Amino acid sequence: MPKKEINPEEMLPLTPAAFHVLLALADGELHGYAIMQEIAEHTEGRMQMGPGTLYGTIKRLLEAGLIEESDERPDPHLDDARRRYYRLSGLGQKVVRAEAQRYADMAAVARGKRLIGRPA
Amino acid sequence: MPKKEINPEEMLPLTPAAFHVLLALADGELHGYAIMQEIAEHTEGRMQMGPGTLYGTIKRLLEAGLIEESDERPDPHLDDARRRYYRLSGLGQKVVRAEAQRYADMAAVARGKRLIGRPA
DNA sequence: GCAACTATATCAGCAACGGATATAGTATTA
DNA sequence: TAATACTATATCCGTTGCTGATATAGTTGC
Repeated sequence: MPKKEINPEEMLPLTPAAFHVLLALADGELHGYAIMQEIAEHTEGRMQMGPGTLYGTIKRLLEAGLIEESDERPDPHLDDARRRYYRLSGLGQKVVRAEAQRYADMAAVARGKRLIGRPA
Repeated sequence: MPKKEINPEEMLPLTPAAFHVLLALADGELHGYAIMQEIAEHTEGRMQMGPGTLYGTIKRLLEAGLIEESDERPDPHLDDARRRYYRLSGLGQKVVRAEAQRYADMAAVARGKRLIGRPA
């Protein structure tokens, strides 16, 4: 049979925490702590994710097959050995795209109802 | 003192269920069952909210002061007496705007990461 | 009169968030 | 080199909230 036939749309909506983690991993693999920082950055400090939420969310995303742990290490002598790196799986890619589109669609509905203005 | 000083942004993020309900009420008051239908409509059937989620969410939104029950009835002899109508409170207006903006901001971040295309 | 739909309400089980706590390695700087 | 702040991961538990099932009953259409 050709690939697994999981429909990404059936996994939506994601929890905000899960979406932020996947979004943080969209440009490449990161370790847990860096994910926290990336989230604080792309939300301009408005979302501060604590370790409880972060590592719980990572665990659930691994179980759901949306992310994978990576074995590759960038320059071992430059890197902190405690770090564990994660990347999006193929399914994770599709799901984060679908969820991002859902966000855009909801924003469009809100625009139709004159709650917010045109995007920059 | 001048008004209550609750910062709407501190109430974010809303749960998807709560956001959908507030969004449904954005163009005017509706009763519970009509909220369900409006949600199914503005998500093109992708989100089907059952009664458990709906009435639980309404209860929490009332307690949080984001919506209010309305006493006004449109034409009593045309209306179903069982219906209970709800509308956004002043705070609810601000919160739904802020959350809609957060959705738009997240969509913009996703666009920056090339996950989705330009809005229609 | 019957069926399908409208309408609200509650309950129990489960998933997830969030804060606290723990542990310890790494980097900075005095 | 000692102290301090930061980096990094992990787990626990209380609270919240979603979800599906169940209940009840009025309304509409055939």
